[in-house]
Formats: sequence, C-alpha cells, structure tokens
Amino acid sequence: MNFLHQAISQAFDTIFNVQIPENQVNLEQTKKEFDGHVTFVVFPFIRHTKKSPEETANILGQYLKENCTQVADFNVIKGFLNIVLNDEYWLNTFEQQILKEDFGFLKPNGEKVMVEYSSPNTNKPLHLGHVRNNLLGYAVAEILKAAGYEVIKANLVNDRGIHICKSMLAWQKFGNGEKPETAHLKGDHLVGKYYVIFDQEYKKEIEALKADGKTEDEAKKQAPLILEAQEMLQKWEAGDDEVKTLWKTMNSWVYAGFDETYKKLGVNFDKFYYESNTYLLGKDIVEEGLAKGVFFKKVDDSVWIDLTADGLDEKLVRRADGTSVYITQDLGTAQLKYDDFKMQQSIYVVGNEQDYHFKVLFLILAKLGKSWAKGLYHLSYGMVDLPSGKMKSREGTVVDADDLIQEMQDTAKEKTEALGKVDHFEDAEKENLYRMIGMGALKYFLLKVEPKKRLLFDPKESIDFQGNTGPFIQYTHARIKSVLTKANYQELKVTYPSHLAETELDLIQILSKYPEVLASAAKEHNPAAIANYTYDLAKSYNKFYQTESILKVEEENIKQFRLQLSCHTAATLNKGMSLLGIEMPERM
RNA sequence: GGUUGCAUAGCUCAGCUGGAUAGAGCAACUGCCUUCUAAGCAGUAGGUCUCAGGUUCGAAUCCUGAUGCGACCA
Repeated sequence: MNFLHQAISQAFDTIFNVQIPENQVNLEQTKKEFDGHVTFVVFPFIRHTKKSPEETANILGQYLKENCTQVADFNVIKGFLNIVLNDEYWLNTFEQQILKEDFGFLKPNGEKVMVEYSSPNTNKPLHLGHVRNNLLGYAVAEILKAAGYEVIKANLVNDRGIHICKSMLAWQKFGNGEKPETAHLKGDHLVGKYYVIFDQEYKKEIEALKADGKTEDEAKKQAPLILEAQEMLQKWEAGDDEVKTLWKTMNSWVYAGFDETYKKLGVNFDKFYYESNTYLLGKDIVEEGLAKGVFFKKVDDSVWIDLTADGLDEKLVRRADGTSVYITQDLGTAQLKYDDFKMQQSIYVVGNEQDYHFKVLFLILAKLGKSWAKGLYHLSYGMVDLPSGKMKSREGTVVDADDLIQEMQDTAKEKTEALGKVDHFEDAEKENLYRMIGMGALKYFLLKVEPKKRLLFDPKESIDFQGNTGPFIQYTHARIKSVLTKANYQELKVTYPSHLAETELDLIQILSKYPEVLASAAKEHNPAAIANYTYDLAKSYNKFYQTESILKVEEENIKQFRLQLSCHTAATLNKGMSLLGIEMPERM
C-alpha cells in the first residue's frame, strides 16, 4: 500500500505544488457500502488545494488512475476519494506476501522482553481471575515472539508469608496428617482447604473474644491462632527446621497441583523466581537511594521517598525497625531480573488493583537513575467479577480453575455429541477434540475482551460455542481442512484467474492485514486485537465458502487458486489462534 | 477526601492515529442442508454512543465538568 502514500504525496506536489509528507497521507479501508478498497479523505488538505473537496478528490483520483498501474478506478463522494485497486494488485499481494513461509512473523528486532505473569500464592488453588492472568500473559508473550522479540516468560511465586503460615498452622492443628494421596485431592486444593479452615477457626476465636468484651480490632489482633501464625512466620524467617520442612512439603503439594493446572491451560515459563529467595532483596537499594538523596530518613529512622511532586504521596520504603515493606522487595527483584537478563522491556501482568503500586515502583526506579526503568510496563487488566460481585476465596464464591476447565470440556462434549458428527472418531481423538474445543471456547471468551476492561462471568450461563467464539473459528479451520483433504491438496504453482470474485478479494484483503494487526497487538499488548481479527477472517472465509464452490468449479486453475486461498486462510487462522494458545482441530 | 480506570443495541463486545448512514455475536423472528462439515450463510427487528458544555469543515473517538460503577492511596 506504500505506493499509494507515495503517489498521493507526489500528486499534491505536481498538481498543487504543495509538499505533503507521505506519513501525513492517511489511508483507510473503504467502508463496505461504498465501491473501492482504499479511501483517502481530502478534507484536511483543501486549504492547500484551494478547491472544493469534490474537485480535489476528483483531480487526485484522476492522477492516480493515470499514474498507478494498480489503480483500476476511483469514485468520489463528498470529500472521500475511494480508490479501486485492480485484481492483479491483490493477486500480487497474495503471491508475494501471504504465500511466503514467514508470513505472519515479523523480523527479529534484537530486543529482549520479559513477561512476568501468573505469579500465584501457594496457599490456595487457582481461580478464574488467575486464569485470565495466565492466558493474558501467555498470549502477550507469544504475540511479542511473533512480532520479533526474544521473550522470557517469568513466574514470581509468592511462596512465603503469613498466608502460607495460616495454611500450615491449620494443617498442623486440624489435618491429622492428611496428604493429597490420602485425601484424594490435588495438592493445591488440599492446602487451600486448610487456608479456609484457618479462617473459619480464626473467626470463631474472634467471636469468642468479642463476647468477652473486646473490640473487633483487639479480637483480630489477640486471637491465639493469628498470634501462632505470626510466631510461625518468625520461626520460618529464623530458619527453624521443623517449620521449614513443613513449608517445603506443603509447597511441593501446591506445585504439583499448579503444574497440572498450567498444563491444562497450556501455559509455560522459562524462569521461576521465588519470593522466599527474593524477599530480602532491596535493602541495598534503600541504601543506594539514601546515598543518592532520592530517599530520606524521618526522625524515627524510617526511610521514605517523596513523590508529591509527581502527584503521588510520600511512600515508605523501610520501616523504623529496619524491616522491609512490600515495595522494597519489588525494587530488589526488578534489579535482580535486569541483572539476570539485561532485557530492554519488562512487562508485569498484574490486575488493576495494583495500578498505584506499579506507578510508584517504576517511578522510584526511574528516580534512582536506573536506565532500564523506562522499559518497565504494567499490563493492568480488569478483575473478573461474578453477577454477585467480587470473587472471594474465603467466602467460597470463587470459580475454581480446575472445575471450570472440566466444565468447559464436559460442555464441549455434550454439544459435539449432539451434532453427531464425530461418532466414528476414535475415543482418543474425541477426548482430545473435546479438550481443544472446551479450552478454545474458554480462552477466546477471556481474551477477546480488551485487558483493561473488567469481565463479567456468569457461571449459570455457559460460554457460547456459536458466533464470535473460539469454536466458530476452530470450526472454520476444520472445514477448510476437510476440503483440502477431499481434494488431496498439494501446493503447486497456480495460474491465477484474470478476475477475482468479490469474496475472494475480500479474503485476500483481510489476510493481507494480518502483519499490521500483529504489530499493533504487540505494541498495545492486546491479545483481543488478534482474537477479533481472527474472527473477521473466519467470517470472511465462511462467506466465500458459502458463495463460491471450490471442488466443483470447471476451470482447474480457479480450483487450484481457491484451494490455495483456503489453505493459507487456514494457516493464518492457525497462526493467530496459536498466539492465544488456542489449538485448531483438523476435523470436528 | 485524593488519584485512577470504565460507561456504545435487552445481554456480551468491536469501532485503528477524529471522517461517510455507529458494527459483530447472543437472545427474538424469517429463509437456506438430494450440492465442498448448518458449531455455517442470508435477512428482519433492535441506538439520543450515560449527561451537559467546548475544540473542529467533521466527535462514540480529543478537552472540561457532572452522574453512575469499580479499583487504589491515606
């Protein structure tokens, strides 16, 4: 499309004697209800041409038609110049770009980027909110890879702290030595069970204390269980053998459970960080900040940074007693990550409840003069809410990840069986298909919405399998594969037809947009752009499929062309969906 | 109280750096399987783009304010 920018810029120069740089020539796709493929809006330029919009557009259109072999025709409606490109141009685009092996992958740009995502707590199993995080992180990482970056997927596991101690303590007191094998529970669910038990018992103690006349606050602080949990945390920090052993055991249960869930979700990591190793980091940075005069001490010896000039508050970075706060360890971990990989960009996939935290974190690093601070980015996403409101694990109103995955697969099975198309499949293929479709529906559902928007999930309404959904796109793919199989398709040199059908041209035009959609999805960290594109492509193919016959056309070259077009549509659908972690079945 | 995000059809969402009569899907209604997979295609109906100002030849899009929902900071 570059030639058009150039030609229009040239036209302004030769006809009107005004210099319009190519990058100021904005072209957009012509709306469906008008003739043409590309539209140039002339309104902004009529002050240069000193002619009416219509006249300007007509003059430019005439110039393009005479000087560009690719321009077949044009029409003008008010200030809109609609340009019709000839079939040869589109076939050339198809052959020179879309057919190429590396179509859909941008050239390596030599930049390294870390995507940190998932980052779970080891005291409870994953829920729907984590699923969104995992799918987003994975997809963004894959998109960046395809866009030419070298990507490191990182997972910072929150494996220590008071919340783990709560689970540990409850297990010690009420567990009777229960293990995942004896309880027939996934390890993460077993540990989560004791986290809930802790909370229940703790609440009982609070009520008892309140009955004795304590205030709510006093009761919360004085309940024996919480005191014991705090004591356990101190022992852990002191390296107490017994506590550490229990901690290791219970964490290993959780990891086994997480591994299973990660596997089902199809996500993976290149690098794990554990807070048990990083929670003491950042002390050096506090000293560094004091030395550089970025931080200051208050009379009680606590260390702060003043961010009021940036519209934020004063922020504590070290307590008066010398202990770290949450952000201190994040400062240290950021430095550690950079030292490990020297990446140009570092993306944190974390919910929008931590917007303020990351704003402060990045700002502090910038003020400390870290050259890499400008590459830090918080990919903030909206919460997943239920119709009843927020999910709360302690109140049991969470949508459990494992349950949800199972339900999706069950639903996929039900719907597939009802259609009766796979009765002759081997059992293994059927099971695999149900898995693909169920996960495809779930992943697409969560990823088609822009990350920053919050998401409403109604467990009572099952996720759709029709329309703008994962299965629709999977179905389109399977449909194409079926045609190709029937034709025993082998790619060979095609003599292209002299005339393109409307649906063929539309399809080529949409296919040709894939690289720029990918580039923009990478730039915006937005998997939804890929999802929506893939849907448009599938829809466009289905229209073509419905309108034109492929296997039954008389002319062999048209048949070959349509097969080739189908084949590369399937390939592009596959590329796009694979960035979202969605697998495409050969048949369904 | 302060900061920040969101608000588009009954529901779920698109709408690129401002452009033509605001688009999809679901749900409702109507057609299309003796023809390449009907998880599909075509059509009907459904809108004061939360509200009020402003900038502009032109605003769902940009600015200001209000309202509603959410999050965060004390």
